[in-house]
Amino acid sequence: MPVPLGFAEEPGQTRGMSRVTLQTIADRVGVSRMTVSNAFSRPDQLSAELRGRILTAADELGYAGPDPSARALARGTTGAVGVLLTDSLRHAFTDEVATTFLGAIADELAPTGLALTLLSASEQLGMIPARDVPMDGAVVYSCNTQSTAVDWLIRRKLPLVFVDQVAVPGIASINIDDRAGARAAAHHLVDLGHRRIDIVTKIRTGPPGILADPFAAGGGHVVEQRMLGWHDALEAAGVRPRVVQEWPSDVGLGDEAAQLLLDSGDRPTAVLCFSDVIAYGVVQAANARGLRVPEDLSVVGFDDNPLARRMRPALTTVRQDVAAKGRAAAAALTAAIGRSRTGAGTRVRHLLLPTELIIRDSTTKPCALG
Amino acid sequence: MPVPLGFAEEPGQTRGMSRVTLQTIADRVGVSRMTVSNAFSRPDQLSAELRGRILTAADELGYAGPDPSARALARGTTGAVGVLLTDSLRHAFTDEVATTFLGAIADELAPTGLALTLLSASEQLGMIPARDVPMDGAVVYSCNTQSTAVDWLIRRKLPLVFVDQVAVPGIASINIDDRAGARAAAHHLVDLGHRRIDIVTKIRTGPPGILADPFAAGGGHVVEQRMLGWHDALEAAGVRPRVVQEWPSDVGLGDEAAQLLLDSGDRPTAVLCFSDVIAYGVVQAANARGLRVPEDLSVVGFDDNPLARRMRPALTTVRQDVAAKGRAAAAALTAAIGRSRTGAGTRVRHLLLPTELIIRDSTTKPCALG
DNA sequence: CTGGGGTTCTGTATCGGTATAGTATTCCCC
DNA sequence: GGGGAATACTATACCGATACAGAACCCCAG
Repeated sequence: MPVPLGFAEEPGQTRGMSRVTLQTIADRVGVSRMTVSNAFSRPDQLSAELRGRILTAADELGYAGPDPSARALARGTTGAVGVLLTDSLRHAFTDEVATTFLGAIADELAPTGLALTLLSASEQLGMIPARDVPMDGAVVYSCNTQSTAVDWLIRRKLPLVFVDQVAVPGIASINIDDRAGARAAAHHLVDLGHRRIDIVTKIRTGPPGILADPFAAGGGHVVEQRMLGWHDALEAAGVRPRVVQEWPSDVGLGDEAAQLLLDSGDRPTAVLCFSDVIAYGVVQAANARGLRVPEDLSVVGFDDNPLARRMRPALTTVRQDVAAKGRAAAAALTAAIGRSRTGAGTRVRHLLLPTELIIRDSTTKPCALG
Repeated sequence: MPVPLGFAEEPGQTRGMSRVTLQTIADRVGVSRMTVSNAFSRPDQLSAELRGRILTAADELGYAGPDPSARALARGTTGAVGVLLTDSLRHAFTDEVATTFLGAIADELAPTGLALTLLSASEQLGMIPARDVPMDGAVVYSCNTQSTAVDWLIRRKLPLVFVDQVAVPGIASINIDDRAGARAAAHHLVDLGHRRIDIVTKIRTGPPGILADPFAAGGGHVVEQRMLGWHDALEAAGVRPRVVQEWPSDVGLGDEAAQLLLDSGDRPTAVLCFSDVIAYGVVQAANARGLRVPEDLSVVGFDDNPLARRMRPALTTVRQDVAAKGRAAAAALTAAIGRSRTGAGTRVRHLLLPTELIIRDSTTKPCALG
């Protein structure tokens, strides 16, 4: 039944300017407050006739149903789950990998009726969403572990799922095989004959530029794993890559990074990139310098972002099933929530999804061997 | 200060298996519960020394800060705002217009520290997010007005902003000039000399196919306004379009719609589309039939989706500034929330953002006149 | 010595529900 | 006709905080 708009009455003016609550209705109908509560939340607990009268009275009074906050306090559930994102929420909507992931979560969550709350890990005005927003559980997505936001979630003892995060006992986690994927990518270049191979990774600390210690922690679990994977294959081939760090940006590669990478004397014949977005930037920068990809420079991405297929040349990359990751995360979260409600139950799982090298048109033999 | 992970203690086992609350800390430190509350929420209300002791004790007890649900009930604010979306939340992440809009909202909301809750208008398991999820206000985005979800929001007397919705007194609204935009699009085709022009609109009711009464309500405000705009220009030119309704889908045009539109005897020379996504489908369907765009068929979209620029031929379309719409919506929402907190204040605003015809390569003179 | 004005902390009354145990009443069946 | 179980509703006790009006204390001017 469509609810009447009710602009006739001034807001909150119904009798003595106090709000309509269960008690208001109870008084009106002449029953206890509890019975009114049941009329809304447990229809089987009272006669249909009385329930009808109560609902009618509630309607007349402009009651909008049990107050969600009060109900949340009394019941201990809110009907919403969070997704904690590293920095700006904007990223959640602009990055195609993120949208795929979140879309899959949304899909998987749809039948549960849970709402999805996007939480920024950054603090504003003394408000820390991870600490202050009511929710029944959360997915931690690609957050620097150093973020205190994650710690707040843990302290709250919320059911959690870590995604792209180092696995922690007691907390479900979903990861992809970053290391194997990176290894395959590097191996591919080595197999093609490349020996001058550089790496462009996501920025971790300090300005864009060459990284003194590629293995220093701080870039997050994914950065570290991919770094390990690349080195696995490169070291075996005796290749010592330079590692340049750069912001992923959809306009291209930063000047500093591009110069360091492409304008130096010993320009690489191939570049391994942390993401397809970064790879896109590298290709742009190369083209801007008159270098052809892949003839003059082979480029490998990571993720198999839709962008990788759209690019010209189509990007060789490491595919991860982001949608599957999202679905798994949502499933793990609902499982964790169920677990926390019913006491113990199934054990928490740590999932590792496979990765796969997709060879397209951005890689070929190095020039000298052509 | 980074919070210690605290896996050492079993969850909830700290003393008698009861949860740590303000009272627990108060007892431990030997102060009143209120003072502990102040230590967290109003630091200026107690001495720094005592506050330090309280915070330390809280830390030792593994307290995660005031319970958000309880605080929400007592304070009347939750720290999250909702966005009500028509059907599947998935749409929020797959449609580029939606992601642009939501990204802009997220950006504008960032400095306020509010979290963003995505709400599906559909009901699942007796849970209606619009009615049951705690929030401080909401943006209603492209929802069928017939949706009861909107009515729940209204009943809750939440601060609201309607986007792409018929304006209602007392509720802020953000719209674009759909009618003028559609009129310009149709005018463009008429100017080029087209007289056989059809329309493909979003589905409203019933199966895909030709719409008996294009002006019947039910497709939502935007559909109606654009329909009016197209007819403004077409009628003036004596053109009687057929109106085909179709699902926006990124794989192409549905078979039925495509057949009706392109395989009939009196095939149109131009098509006006409700969205760029639908226009994309029309172009695909035309190409599949060996028709060239724009030589054999001119196609006009709506929105200036990024897709429009990517398409070949680049799509002639009506541009709307989706990001501006998002920013305006967020600003209007925070204003509305402020208004509801401080009693009355500034008046609610009804914004109408301009639209602009962008002529690209998908439209030209009709063949016969070539 | 008195009293106004700050701090600092406390007591009490909500905030608006839900859970659980309990009381009538009715129904049913042997 | 009496015991046992439904059915329909109520009483009480939380859920975990915050608001607001004091109360105790200290400092300093008059």
